[in-house]
Amino acid sequence: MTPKQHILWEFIRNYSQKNGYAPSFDEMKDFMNLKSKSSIHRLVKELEEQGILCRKPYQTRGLALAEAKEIANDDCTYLPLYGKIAAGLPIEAIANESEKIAVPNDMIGQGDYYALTVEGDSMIGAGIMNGDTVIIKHAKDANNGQIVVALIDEYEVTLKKFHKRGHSVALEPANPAYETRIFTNDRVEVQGILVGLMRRYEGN
Amino acid sequence: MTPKQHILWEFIRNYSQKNGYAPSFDEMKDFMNLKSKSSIHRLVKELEEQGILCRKPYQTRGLALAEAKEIANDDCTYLPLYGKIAAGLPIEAIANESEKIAVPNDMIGQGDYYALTVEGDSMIGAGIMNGDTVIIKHAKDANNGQIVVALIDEYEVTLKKFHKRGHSVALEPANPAYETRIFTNDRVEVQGILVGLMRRYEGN
DNA sequence: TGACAATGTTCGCTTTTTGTTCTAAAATCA
DNA sequence: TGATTTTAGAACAAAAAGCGAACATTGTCA
Repeated sequence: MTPKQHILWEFIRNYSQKNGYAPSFDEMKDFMNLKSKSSIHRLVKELEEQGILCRKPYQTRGLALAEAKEIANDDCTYLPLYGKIAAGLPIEAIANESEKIAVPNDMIGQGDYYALTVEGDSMIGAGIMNGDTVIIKHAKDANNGQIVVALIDEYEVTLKKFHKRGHSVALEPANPAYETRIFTNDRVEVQGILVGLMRRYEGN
Repeated sequence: MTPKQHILWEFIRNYSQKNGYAPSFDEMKDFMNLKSKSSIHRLVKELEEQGILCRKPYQTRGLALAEAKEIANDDCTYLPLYGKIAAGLPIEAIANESEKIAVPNDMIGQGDYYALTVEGDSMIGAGIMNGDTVIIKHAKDANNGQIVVALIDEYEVTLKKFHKRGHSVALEPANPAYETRIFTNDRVEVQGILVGLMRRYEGN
């Protein structure tokens, strides 16, 4: 670390400690008695390359000291909780990425996963209840008998048991009160396969 | 966190501390000297995305600080997996501590927890299937309606819905094929309360 | 039930602030 | 002096913030 880098690093540390957020480039420029922030940019880049700072591009005050680098707990992963299934809209449409849920790693493997909250009782016979959180693996196809997230007519999303029969697809609920629905291939798009389920009982 | 976000965050913190409830959007707007609350909405959303705030949609003053969240570095906890329930022996007897299972922290709270593998279909009506992993909180008593791990006559362990009626205890399965069994108080010992459930679907 | 008030949500648009990138000028040093 | 490093300045890109209006949701009260 060069002297200038050190001075800037100390300033960032103190400023962040004091204010709860990092200084802007202009503030750093003023502190260093410069008239242009291009040098700040270079200094920050150098500190970042040394692993002393972390930052996010184009994010204002997106600087962070790297000393508090959290050791990622490898035991579980945060998956995006996209919303409620059976809400009537494609998964992607309701995704907001804001909500995350911790899932033990031994519940998932390789691939792309997400989580949904189950709404309704159409799969109650398979032990999937209203309010349960299901872990879904992104997939475009499924094997017969697997429970899938299916998009019907590019509009309705549902969680059902999947059966492909020639040119048609059967989506079978696990509740006698609901009927199996059969569609032609082109009307049904598999959006994922059920790989796990989590449930919380309230009242501790 | 940007300066504005920080100011708003401090305001929410102080206001909540003082009043016991969060400020409304209009109050936040006035505090920030704004003429529209849409900016507040965006600020709140940004704070929420950073995990600094929690909120419930469309709930008035449904804001809550999430500062306790930052401390909880561990995303999940390892609980002992004691074995299969309905194995016919008290939990403690089959405990070997050798097997552990990762459980997301938001599934458990304060207290002493363990996990069991469900065997049998006596609770299938409650969405608890053969092979499921249930998360149990150690407890010696339970409220009516809760699902408990119960030790009967110091010999048989079972997972059933709990009902206390005077000097007797009813253990009610969730499967019409099984009968509710009623015991005197002294024959039944509650060993824990069901707080969570996890299930894996094979074949990825 | 329906009108109302209070509150929360969303959208398009503008302005301000901040970050990025470049070239040329200035400073530094061998 | 000539080569290298640092700085200035400007142009540009992107994010943050602001405004106003319409709309949605909830609870209350008649």
